[in-house]
Amino acid sequence: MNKFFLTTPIYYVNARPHLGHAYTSILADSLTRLRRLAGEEARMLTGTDEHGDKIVKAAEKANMAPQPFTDSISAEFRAILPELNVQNSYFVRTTDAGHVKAVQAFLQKVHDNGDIYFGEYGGHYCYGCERFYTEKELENGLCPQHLVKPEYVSEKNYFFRMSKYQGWLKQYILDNPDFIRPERYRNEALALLEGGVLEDLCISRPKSRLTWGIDLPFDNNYVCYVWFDALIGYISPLLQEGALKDFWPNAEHLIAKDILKPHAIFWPIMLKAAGLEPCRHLNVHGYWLVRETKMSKSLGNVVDPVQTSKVYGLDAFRYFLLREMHFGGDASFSEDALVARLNADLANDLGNLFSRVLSMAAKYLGGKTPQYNAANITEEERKLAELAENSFRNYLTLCKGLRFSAGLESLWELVRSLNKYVDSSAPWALFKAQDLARLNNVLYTLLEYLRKTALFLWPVMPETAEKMLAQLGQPFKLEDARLEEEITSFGSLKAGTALAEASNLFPRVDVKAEGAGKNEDPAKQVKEEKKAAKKTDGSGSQKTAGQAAGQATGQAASQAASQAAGQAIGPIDFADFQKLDLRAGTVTACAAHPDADKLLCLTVDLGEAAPRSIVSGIAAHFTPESLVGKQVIVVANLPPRKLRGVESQGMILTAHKDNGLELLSVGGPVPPGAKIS
RNA sequence: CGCGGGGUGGAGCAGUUUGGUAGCUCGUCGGGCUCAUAACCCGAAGGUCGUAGGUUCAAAUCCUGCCCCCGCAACCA
Repeated sequence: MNKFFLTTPIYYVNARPHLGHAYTSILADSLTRLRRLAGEEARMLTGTDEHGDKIVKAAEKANMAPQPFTDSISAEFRAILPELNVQNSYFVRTTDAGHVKAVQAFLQKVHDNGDIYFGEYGGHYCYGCERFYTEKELENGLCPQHLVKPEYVSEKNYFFRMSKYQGWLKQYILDNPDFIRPERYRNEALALLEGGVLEDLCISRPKSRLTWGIDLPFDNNYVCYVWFDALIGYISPLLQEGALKDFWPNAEHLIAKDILKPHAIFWPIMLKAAGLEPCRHLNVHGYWLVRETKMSKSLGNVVDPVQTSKVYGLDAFRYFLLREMHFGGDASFSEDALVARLNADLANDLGNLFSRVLSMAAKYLGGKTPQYNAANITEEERKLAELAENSFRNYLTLCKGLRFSAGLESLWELVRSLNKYVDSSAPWALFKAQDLARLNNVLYTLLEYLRKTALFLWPVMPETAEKMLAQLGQPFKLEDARLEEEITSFGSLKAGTALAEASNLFPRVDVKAEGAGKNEDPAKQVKEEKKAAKKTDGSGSQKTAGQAAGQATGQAASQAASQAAGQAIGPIDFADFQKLDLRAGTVTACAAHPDADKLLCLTVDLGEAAPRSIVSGIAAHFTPESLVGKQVIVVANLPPRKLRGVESQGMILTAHKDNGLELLSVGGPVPPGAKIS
């Protein structure tokens, strides 16, 4: 049995899971399922990356020690997998004892091979940031964050001889044109290698600076650099069970474009230095851009994958993600786009096709699979067979290469053709004319292609596929699937098998539903969503609850168009409102931020001892001069925060319109600092 | 010159590697069907492929310049 191994990135636990994580995991799941359906032994690995100073900082911020902190976030990542119907074979944590051992063995081996050396590194170290800056990053010799002169610190560290393998890697990428795909990322990787001499990688951190990491096996005064540790997570579970040589040659990674360098450069060289081959493919996908402007001042535009999948259905969500993003490129996410796909592709094309076929079978055939007579095949059916064969074959090839969007498009050519075929062969007319021989053949043809379509669709929409197959009287059994044969075969349905009488796989989401009559659905959905938010929100974080509410808003708003966008955020207590200290203030000065083109620095008189310095992201909409003298509404009790180096002691309120912003102000002159309530 | 992506009928995209009749989905308009989830099927309108030049028998596609959008880079308080 052919073996296949696929990894998602090992997600860094300094942030909660979001749409991007969900997408990568679902994509990985679909590819793994596809391989399994094709009869391969396919395993999928995901997990969490938990070391490094960023984690220590994130934990401090959450008032927790690193271990319980990473435990909790890692658990969140693990918990969304079943919610998304992602079947992983491994969930590796870089804090697992087995992983730690594997990393140390790996380090020792590379060390023994002479590719790790002890050297001195000097640089500009900022104690505030706890990091080194390169000359280039400094601004006028100062730390851009703290505006202090960093100290020149030299530190002894261990280095990995990456430079030694630069030529080898370049040649490897040239010799294996599909190692990194799609091509644009291969080019980018080559550009990284051609940009000059690759620097040796500093792979240690002295414990004086960082203890949250894996001890170097040859010097316990140091811990391992987090990337070096994390990448080994892809193989440490295989190493532990001695399965590496079975699975590694056919292994593939799946990553987003932001982590190309470690995967395309560090990792292959690390493997080479340890005497291992690179994996078969490094697959790189783009980003999800979330609708509305990224710089929307107040709306959280983080899409919560689990909430969205609950509102629209998990399979529709999975389908949308895979159909909408062209492999390698960026794609944009919006509920409108999701609804459009759901209605057009799933409800109208596939769902309705399935429904009309089952309904005709019930009416004309008593709900039983008819007898098929191959001798009576028509020219149209011959062409349909040809089209189906191409469609399935392309689908398989494209999806195996991660091009699910193109693959699904190809499969939908068949779905659309089946709808055409229903029309052109008009079974209702055949029934009227009592041409039962033709009628049987037509409906059998439709049922058989629907069965195949369901089967091929299983990797992307497992629940739907299983439901369809059950309704066709063909319960899904993974081990019985013969995907390669299904491309060309025809006729496996047995006459007389009972069929479901009706089906409604994907109810249409009616955006134009008027508020008056039938609006029970939206209300129900919103309610359900809130319930769901409560359930998954283990930590009780306000942020998550807020996001869920925001999304319910979008849903309700699109359902009942009369409602204004921001209106429907759930009710809050009056006491919560009273927590806001809103004041009217007068802008006494305003200038562009010295180092940011989207920010303005305002000086606002609130009638206090000293005027406030407020930074606001409105430079795209207002000139500094136009604001001086204006009275504005200020949220006065937000904690101060630095924005690009300048402290902001409040927030200016604005109203959002389609093409810009309007400043909130007062109806007539008021003394600075006037209380707003 | 920080890195990267992009400009193709009203919207969203494919096509650019390997030059040769401009394609898909949605939307609009007209028609058909009545099995179906107001769905499905057929037809039509609508594009000087950002711009200026170059190469060529031939350019969305190759080359050069320019313009404009967008994402990221510790720029939403």
